[in-house]
Amino acid sequence: MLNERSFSIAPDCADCPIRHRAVCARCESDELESLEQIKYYRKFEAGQSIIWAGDRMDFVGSVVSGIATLSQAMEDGRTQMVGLLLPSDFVGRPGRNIAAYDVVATTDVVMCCFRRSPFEDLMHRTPHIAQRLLEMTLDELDAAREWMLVLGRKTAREKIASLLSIIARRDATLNMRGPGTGSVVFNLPLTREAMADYLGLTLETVSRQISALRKDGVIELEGKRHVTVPDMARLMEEAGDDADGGMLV
Amino acid sequence: MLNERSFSIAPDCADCPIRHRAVCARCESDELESLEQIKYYRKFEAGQSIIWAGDRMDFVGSVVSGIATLSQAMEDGRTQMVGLLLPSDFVGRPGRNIAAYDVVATTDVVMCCFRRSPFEDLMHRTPHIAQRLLEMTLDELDAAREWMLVLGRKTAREKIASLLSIIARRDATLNMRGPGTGSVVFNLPLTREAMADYLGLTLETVSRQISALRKDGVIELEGKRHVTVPDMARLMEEAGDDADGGMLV
DNA sequence: TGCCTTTTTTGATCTGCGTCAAGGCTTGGC
DNA sequence: GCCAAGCCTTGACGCAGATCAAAAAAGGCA
Repeated sequence: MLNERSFSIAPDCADCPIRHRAVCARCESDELESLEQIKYYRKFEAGQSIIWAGDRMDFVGSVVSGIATLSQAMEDGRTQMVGLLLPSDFVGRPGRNIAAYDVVATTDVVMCCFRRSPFEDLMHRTPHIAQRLLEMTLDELDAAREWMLVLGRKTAREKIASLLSIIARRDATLNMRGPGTGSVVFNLPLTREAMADYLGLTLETVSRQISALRKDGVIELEGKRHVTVPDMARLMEEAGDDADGGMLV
Repeated sequence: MLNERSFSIAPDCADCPIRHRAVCARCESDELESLEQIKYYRKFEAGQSIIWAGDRMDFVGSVVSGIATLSQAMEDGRTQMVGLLLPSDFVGRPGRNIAAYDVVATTDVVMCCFRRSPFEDLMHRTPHIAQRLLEMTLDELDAAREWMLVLGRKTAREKIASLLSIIARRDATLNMRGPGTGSVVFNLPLTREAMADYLGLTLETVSRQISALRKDGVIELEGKRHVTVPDMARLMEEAGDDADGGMLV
């Protein structure tokens, strides 16, 4: 889910695969070893479904590379995205063997998986894995609640600005640039339709508001997906966030 | 937060205060004893603020009686409620000492509190407390995500029906009646304005839609707050949920 | 009981966003 | 190079829900 705090790679941790830090930031080497023994990789192509809501879910894992979405659909086809899964984000939940949401790969995705039951055993033997998962889940909860404000109370323009500003910051963190308040460049990982599903809008409205933000100089576009934000502070203002970006302290 | 699974009182547990089950459903007696030693009570009157976003938060705890709301405000006054705290719900988070949301008592509220740092120590010594908190947090996350669908994709009428159906079911669980699908009676714990803040609507729209549901025989009102649902299945259909109520399996 | 405040309902009007429709741009296959 | 299939943009129009306004209920408390 979109949240800066849930994600951190220590710059000196090139040898420590992202999957391990995602599962447990404080793992000692023997615990990493235990994780190592039960892990396996799965690859998915862009557009492929990783899991359907209601399916039996016999693994948990984390995204190693690529982007996936977590979404919920109503019977009549209305869809709401409830989470965006970026590298290091955790998928699945210990103690629940039925998937609650559809997970779809937006780009090619590599996941590092653990079979659920050995993972749960390990979690029970290794207290701070549960503690680490608790931290991550609390971060997800904060992100979900922040998004409730976006969905419930913001205008279409503010919604777009909120999404862009979160992606920009998340992208900056992924690439280990400081978020800063100056100019930021990134690629939009989502189609207009996916953005609409995330924001509770239609794709036409998304398109119109992006055009409007471009016309007003808040963002610059090169092609459809390559975005330049000349002034992050301006974008965050458009999003209706306070100066610190609405992120929790 | 509105979620059935996060809440359970064993019928034979009259001597086991709700606060302990809320913190740890599987506590052994000596662990309960440890919790007992660091707990204290706080009372709040209806309308009183329990904590403001940004405040230092030096306790965690659970609601023993009464109802409180968790909400987020924008600078211009727009407000989005992100959670409804009913008895047994947990407030605060280990590892974070700044409150992220406003917590306000809607009715008179009694909370069972634990100072944060002793609680965290206990959590580190007692692995399954962290595991229990993880379960509860995952339930909250599911509830938040379910609410994202309501906020992003449902019509005003469906939103009202969703809220009523969740409150009805939650109320049935609290009073240890089976949720059933027949007739249900309960008191609305929220003002129209609070409902509006929860649903991302205005209070006028809330009022109008409640009137419409009454006119259509989906609900019956006695006074402003006493609600009878003659047919829960009908209400859930109005909410746009599938027959099982949209709750996760 | 009667006054005052708060909450709720209802009406009239406005507007942001959805819906429907058409056309442009990009990419890949042949 | 041409065609087809996805994406994306833009326009015209309608409607659900917001906004503005006012009155009716429901409490509280002397």
